[in-house]
Amino acid sequence: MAQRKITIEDIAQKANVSISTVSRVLRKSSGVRASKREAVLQAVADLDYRPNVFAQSLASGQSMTIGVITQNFGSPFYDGILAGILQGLESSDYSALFADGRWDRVIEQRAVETFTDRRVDGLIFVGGQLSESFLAEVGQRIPTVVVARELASMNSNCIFADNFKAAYELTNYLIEAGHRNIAHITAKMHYQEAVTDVEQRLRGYKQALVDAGLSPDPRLIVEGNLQQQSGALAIEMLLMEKQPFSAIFAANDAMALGARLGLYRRGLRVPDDVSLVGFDDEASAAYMVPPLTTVRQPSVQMGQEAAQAMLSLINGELPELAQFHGELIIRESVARQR
Amino acid sequence: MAQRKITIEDIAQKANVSISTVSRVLRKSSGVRASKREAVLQAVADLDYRPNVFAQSLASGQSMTIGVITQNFGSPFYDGILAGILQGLESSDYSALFADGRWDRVIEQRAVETFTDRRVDGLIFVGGQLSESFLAEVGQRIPTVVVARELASMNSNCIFADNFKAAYELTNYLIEAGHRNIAHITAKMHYQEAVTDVEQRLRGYKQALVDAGLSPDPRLIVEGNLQQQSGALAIEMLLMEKQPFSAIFAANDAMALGARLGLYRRGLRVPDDVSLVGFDDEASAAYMVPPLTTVRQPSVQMGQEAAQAMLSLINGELPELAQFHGELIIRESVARQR
DNA sequence: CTGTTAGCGCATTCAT
DNA sequence: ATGAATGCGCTAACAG
Repeated sequence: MAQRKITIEDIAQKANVSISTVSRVLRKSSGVRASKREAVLQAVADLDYRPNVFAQSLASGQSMTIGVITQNFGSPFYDGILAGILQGLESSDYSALFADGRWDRVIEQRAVETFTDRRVDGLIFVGGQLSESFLAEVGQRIPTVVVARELASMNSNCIFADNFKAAYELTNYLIEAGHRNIAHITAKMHYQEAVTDVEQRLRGYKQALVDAGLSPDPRLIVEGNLQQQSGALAIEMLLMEKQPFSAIFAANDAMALGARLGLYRRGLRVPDDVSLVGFDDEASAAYMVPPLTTVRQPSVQMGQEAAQAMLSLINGELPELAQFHGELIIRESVARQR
Repeated sequence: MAQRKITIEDIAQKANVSISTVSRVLRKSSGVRASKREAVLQAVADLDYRPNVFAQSLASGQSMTIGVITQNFGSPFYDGILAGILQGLESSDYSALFADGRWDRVIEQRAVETFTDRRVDGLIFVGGQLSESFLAEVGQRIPTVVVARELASMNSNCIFADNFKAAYELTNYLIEAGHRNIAHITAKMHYQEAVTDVEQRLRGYKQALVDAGLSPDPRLIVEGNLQQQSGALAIEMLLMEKQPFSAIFAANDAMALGARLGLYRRGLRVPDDVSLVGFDDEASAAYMVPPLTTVRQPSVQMGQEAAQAMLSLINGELPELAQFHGELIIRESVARQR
């Protein structure tokens, strides 16, 4: 399909060496006399040679690619992770292949198969819905790293921020602003076999209340599904409880956005009547009216760490993982109470 | 890396046929006796055989993949297109490879190279920043279709909605609501060699005004960069002009979102003081306060059409492209004037 | 219809 | 250090 295909043989000829020598300098393997090396490099440049990845992979058994399965490009959080992964891989000889799970378990599963068929040398999951047991099984036969998700059984290859702590601090911020009745919009995830980030957020919220001498009120904890719409619904549910609250902590920004609309529909002003905080620092959070107080995770670094971990794994080493924590982003959606 | 690799030879043996017969039934090419075919299929199932894509591609010269270069997963518009592409490809033997251009020309360019190295059989650009001339050049040596972008020189492989018409209707909607002074936030694109969608939007806006006996006022047309932040800036610029306006048409939802915040900062209410409309129907548009009137493009269908066109192109045919148009989504961000 | 054979382009022993 | 030879797994003529 492309222009007349030039192969390793063409440059071998042009450089007056054998194809194995060419292969050697290209693969940077064993030593080659400088003069020959340069001749080869020159020929490569002159002929604009592009190695055939299929032949390479077929012969070597390695694809030199790592598959990245993500759920939602477009959000700064995930974008940051991807950027980090790309950066982290840049110095290596591996390149990334992407697939979008679209928050759909089936699609995600298929992506794994596609990547398996493509013989990727490693798999990085960014978030995702796949069960922990499945991931563990995959990790058995191929180097696997999971980012932005906390899995009990795979702690050595999980990169995530301390959601508990961030949620704790966020809740504390509300408490210190004078709020006593703080509602929480959580979510039940599919992959609930293990402790999820959302669940950690819930725990942090509860612990902060307890530590402040307040007791979590089940009537102030409602469940959404992480989608925006469920945030609006959550407001209705909360209002129905008739349990007063002056602040709401939504487990993610999307639900906070929905909650914002729900409050608007009910004529409740933010933050005058109700304070609102989210989690993730999505792009739209800063442009909400009023801008949303939330938590930002160091996504780029997390992505780099993931790439690093993957490289270690492929190298047969046990990755040494850093600790990450979220940063409180204070904006105008919170008012002092009383 | 995977479990003991089973090859075409293994199943040939197990099915008591030659490897070429196996290849034949797998490739669905020439006829094979039913009994043998079934034996092969059985063996394939029993051994859970996965063809080695590298060997396939190396031998056939085709990768059976088409590369999709996109800019922003996460927005419903692009998500819809991707979903459509995937659907459209499903019935074929081609599978998609994705790369995220991240609205960065350099990254996008690199993605093209990566795909070229991967010997993709086709290239689909979803939006993008690459110049028309470059795309034309690429299209010369590999089947290329461009979605969500209007290119003068590649009309036969461009899939896009009629932005002019939609903008015209949207502006008309404002006019019919009694607005006379309608501001517009447009944007200058990098690839401005040709008529862009954003420019079409601007034209539709102007034409609607003219047709209504109003004359477009340059002071009411400001320029952003499609990012949210520039929407807020645009408000400042408009206010500085001291030219009164009762409605704003932002060329995309992101800028509308920014404008919303800018208005809020200036104490201007939406829609009481100023009506606001956007374009694209992003997820957050429906959750703005108040929800944003905007235009939705039939993205899924456009994606399917793109896949269809690609298949035709690969087949050496000239694709027959359908016409698409945007749908006005009326929400609460517009009030009657006077 | 079906089996045999020759590459696809490159990595990799194995000699030298 | 370097060339020759072998094979990765599969497709595509080529013969029967």
